[in-house]
Amino acid sequence: MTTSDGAAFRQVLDNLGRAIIDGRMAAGDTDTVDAIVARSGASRPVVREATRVLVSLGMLTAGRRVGLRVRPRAEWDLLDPQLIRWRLASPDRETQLDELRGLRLAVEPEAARLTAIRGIGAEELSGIADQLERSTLERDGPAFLDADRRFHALLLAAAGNGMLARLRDVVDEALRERTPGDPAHWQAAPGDIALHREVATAVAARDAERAAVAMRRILAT
Amino acid sequence: MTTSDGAAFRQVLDNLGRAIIDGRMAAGDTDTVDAIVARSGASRPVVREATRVLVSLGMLTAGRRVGLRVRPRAEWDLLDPQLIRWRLASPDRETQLDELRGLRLAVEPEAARLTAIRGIGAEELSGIADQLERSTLERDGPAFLDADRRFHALLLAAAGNGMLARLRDVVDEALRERTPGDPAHWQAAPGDIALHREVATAVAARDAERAAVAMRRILAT
DNA sequence: CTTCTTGAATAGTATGACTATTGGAGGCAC
DNA sequence: GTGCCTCCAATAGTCATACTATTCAAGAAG
Repeated sequence: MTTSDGAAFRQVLDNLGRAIIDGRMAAGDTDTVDAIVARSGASRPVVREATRVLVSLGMLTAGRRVGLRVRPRAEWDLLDPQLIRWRLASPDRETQLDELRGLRLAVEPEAARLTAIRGIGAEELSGIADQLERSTLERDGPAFLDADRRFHALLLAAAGNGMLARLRDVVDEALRERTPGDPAHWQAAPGDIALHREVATAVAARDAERAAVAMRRILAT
Repeated sequence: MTTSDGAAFRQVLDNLGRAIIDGRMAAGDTDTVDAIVARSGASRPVVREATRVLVSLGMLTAGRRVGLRVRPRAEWDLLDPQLIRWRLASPDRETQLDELRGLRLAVEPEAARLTAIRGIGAEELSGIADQLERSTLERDGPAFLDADRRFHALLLAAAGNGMLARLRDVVDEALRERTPGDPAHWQAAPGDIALHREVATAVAARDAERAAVAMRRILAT
């Protein structure tokens, strides 16, 4: 296992990242490499590497004589999966989930439109819709969620836009958060499945508008 | 000036990033820290810090005994502004611009919709539309482009979604690429300005659908 | 042919020293 | 008093070196 490799680095990075995200280090606060070394017990190279990453994520600036300064939230790279994970494990959790929903509502209908225009992946989408139906009949929660994830991931990938495809990993962070076993879920499932099928058939028919509308309805649920 | 601070680190990071982006180091290729140290002339800590950042950007994996391995493109953090800049300076440039257009087409109409629902920023949007008109009358290209950037940035910020707001910096990379002075531009400007006004008034009227449609038409140009 | 052992390659970690930059304090001129 | 200049000290940046831990792969053993 890789449990203990790069552990020092990861832990320092994680601690700093979390401290900034949840406001224990607020925007404008300063700190120094040496202070972090002393606090964390890690060596200087490790701390420096961690701060470099945080600088690259827009969370810190580093200046001689000034030390490390926390940047305002507006400048953080909120689309980085690592940051999303930190936010999901912070008091910001609900906000992060809301924002992910908003982002999906913006991006996925358009991805469905593009995929329909390209007419790509219709068969796979239809196959995944079958799996959605099967897992519903069998009341197999994990299988349902997994199929759902693959459906949306495939759609984003098939749009032929690398940046949209990248959002797959971003929204995946949200989808991974869902837990199976909600009884109310199975009642809503039939309509949900029908909408997924609608997307698949619209893509097969290259009907961009229909695909986008159906996808929007899926996400509006 | 900060011209020469962190120069060693930045240069190593830039060289490696560019080499990966433009395929001189292809997916699956391996390299070692020591080799990079030898090639670049920089010290080990500097090279290590750069590789840490590239790992965090999803472009590299680091393993003992294996060294550094370039990850496939699908796993790169294509939404990171730094990566976008690298792509814009690579043979991938046109693809990157296309993808940015696609992303805007997905995100900005939805941002307009959300902003309209919240009814926020209508006055500022209207003011920027005025500036668009004024700069058109005066044939002031840079002023026009700047106002246009501020219009779209404000709209993304006003949607109240941090992740959407973050996309402002992402699309800004594209908007910065435009050059003023295209004569054909001024002929299209009146319609463009009218659409911007339409967005502003729709936001003021809290008419989400109208705002989204107008924004979509702006981007479809 | 398969499985285990062993070794070498390589990233990870640590330490210490030196350099360069820069913000601020204190002094100096006006 | 005010504003400018000088100098100093704090701090990140850079470098060299050594040691540790991990892991792949070759070779040995069965």
